Amino acid sequence: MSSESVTIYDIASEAGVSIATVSRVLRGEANVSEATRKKVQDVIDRRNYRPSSIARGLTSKTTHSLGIILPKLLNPHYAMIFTGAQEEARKLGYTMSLFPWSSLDTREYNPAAMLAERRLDGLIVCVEYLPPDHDVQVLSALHDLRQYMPVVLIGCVPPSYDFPAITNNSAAMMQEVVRYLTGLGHERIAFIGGVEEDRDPLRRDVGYENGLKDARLPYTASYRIYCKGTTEAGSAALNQMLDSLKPEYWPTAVIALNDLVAMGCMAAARDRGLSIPDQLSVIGCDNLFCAPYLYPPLTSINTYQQRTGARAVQLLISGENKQETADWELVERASCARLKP
Amino acid sequence: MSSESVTIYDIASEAGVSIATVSRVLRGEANVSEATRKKVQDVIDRRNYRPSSIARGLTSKTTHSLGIILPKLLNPHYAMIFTGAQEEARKLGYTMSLFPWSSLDTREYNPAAMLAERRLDGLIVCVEYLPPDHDVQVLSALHDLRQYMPVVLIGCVPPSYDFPAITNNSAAMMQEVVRYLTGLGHERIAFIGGVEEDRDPLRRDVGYENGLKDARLPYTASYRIYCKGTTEAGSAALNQMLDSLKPEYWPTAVIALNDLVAMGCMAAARDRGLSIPDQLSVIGCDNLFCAPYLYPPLTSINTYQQRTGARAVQLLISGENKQETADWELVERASCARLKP
DNA sequence: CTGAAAGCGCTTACAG
DNA sequence: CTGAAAGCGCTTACAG
Repeated sequence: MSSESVTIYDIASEAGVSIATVSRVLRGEANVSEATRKKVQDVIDRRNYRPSSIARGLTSKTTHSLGIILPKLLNPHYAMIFTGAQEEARKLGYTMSLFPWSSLDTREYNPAAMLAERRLDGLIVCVEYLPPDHDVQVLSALHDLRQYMPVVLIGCVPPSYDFPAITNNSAAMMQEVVRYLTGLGHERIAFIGGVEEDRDPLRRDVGYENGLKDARLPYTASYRIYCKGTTEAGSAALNQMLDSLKPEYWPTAVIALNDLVAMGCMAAARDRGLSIPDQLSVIGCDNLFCAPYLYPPLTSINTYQQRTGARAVQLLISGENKQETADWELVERASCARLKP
Repeated sequence: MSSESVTIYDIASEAGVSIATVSRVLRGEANVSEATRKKVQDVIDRRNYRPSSIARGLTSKTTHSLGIILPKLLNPHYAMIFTGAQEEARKLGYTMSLFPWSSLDTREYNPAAMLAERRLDGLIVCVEYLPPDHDVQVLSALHDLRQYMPVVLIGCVPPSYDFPAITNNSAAMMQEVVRYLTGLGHERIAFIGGVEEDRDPLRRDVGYENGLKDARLPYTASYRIYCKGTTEAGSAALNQMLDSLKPEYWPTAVIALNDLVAMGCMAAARDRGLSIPDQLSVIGCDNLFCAPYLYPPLTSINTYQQRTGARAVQLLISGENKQETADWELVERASCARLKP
């Protein structure tokens, strides 16, 4: 157990040198004679001595540790981002700590204080759309944090945010998805999930409406339901939509905010005896590991999350203040089909 | 950006007091007059000052940060453990950092040095079965680490390990699963996944064989395939097994190491036109979020991962040196059915 | 109630 | 090549 740790003084006295010399062999500096280096290294090995990164950090003003804030790790989407970031950080000699979203939540406890105190070398924040009041508080917490460490954002970041970021151009993505479905002959296309709020130009709602316009289809409010990004919410939302419409007006295709919502929609449809994709096409987003194993395999959008995470780390380390757009690709599987006449 | 940070000296001089006094109001000590407290707090607020946890850690010998090592976060099983641990840590005033399994891998780079240097207040390690040579190295790395911080293990920990731990009694779990399947009339029961190695009494293989014995069924080597815990490995393993046997000897039920392997088996079965559960029952383990949404919904075992993660944090903080057993529960869904005569 | 001073375990010029 | 000393930003007795 962590008894009184051995310090650089112990090593120095045991080796009969000064602590400066121990420090030098520790950091592999050249200007140490081979004889003393060996003498010191032997003591280090024998005592299994590890210098305290705490003390080192005090002097060197750098901790070699990065942080990342995710809304929720239980959605594998975020686990992918984290994994990509962590692997890149490791390559560059940094460790990566994960903090819960509540670290930014000014509504409870003190906002980003704990984070600021940690003096990380940088922080990545995955942002989601939030209700406007909460959004304002988060933005302010981010600005405070920035006084202490560089911050890079990932996600649906409006260009107006003055942060380096990896942005999803959700509008373009969405427009393409609608084009894909209209190309399959669908005209009653629903969109389920997300937050109903003020509209920045990257938002999916904008892309959804533009996609409909491209195909000269009407925007039907009944086909747009907002809900949380969970399977349960997806099920409930689709049920609610179908209950509220005569069957001849039911959508023939539904776009889900993410794969979780899509899974919920598929389950709800199956429970009602609707066959997918024959009677209802479903498309998700995030291309979770389980998408190919659902029934039918779920068409989704690969957003290259691991690459995004890695890129965010690079931006953090390099200090470039730029906003990049993440790549994405529609992955066709069996859950979407041409509309039967 | 992290310009020259404001320090306790800045606050002290600006407020016209000593740094000791600033320190006192920072930590909310009682023996400060209301007047000076307010004076100091005003300066703190105005400068948005956050004391450095690095400097604080040097003095107080505690960092209030815990670590956890997971084999891979992309399996939601581990995301659940992490989430449970993180939430509990937060409640107790600690942060939780995630380190990759490679931190313990003596075969690359220096073993646990980076971890030891961090002077965490404690470390949780999720262990899996490993090839014996690797296992020995990991165990030695854990012992070295222990010199610097308390360690708690989660997973398949043999009682011979002298570590506090939350243990899975996999043997008992497995025996029960076999009982469940024989109760449904199955006699040709396959077990797919895991590492073929020396056998400690908690291992699933032991439970598998005991379960067969209980039902007076023969152990059939052809029904036991070892493979990694991934969907791809699960598919390949089942295909390999079926290819090697005449159809009349095919298993009627397969136990998968975890839900990922089970998903792979289900996909392989479907690709061969085998219907689940009519021609093949499948049971997984871990009860991943997607299990109810597969087709058919996957019978699995809930191992209460979040609770396990939280409990590990409690053991770490309390310093109790005990090994507890994690709860588990078989969750029946549609992927297992009574054998048709 | 408040301050001067020592100390936490390192690194980094500065001498020699 | 090596050591004495100052300093990193805090906390904690110890005086007063």
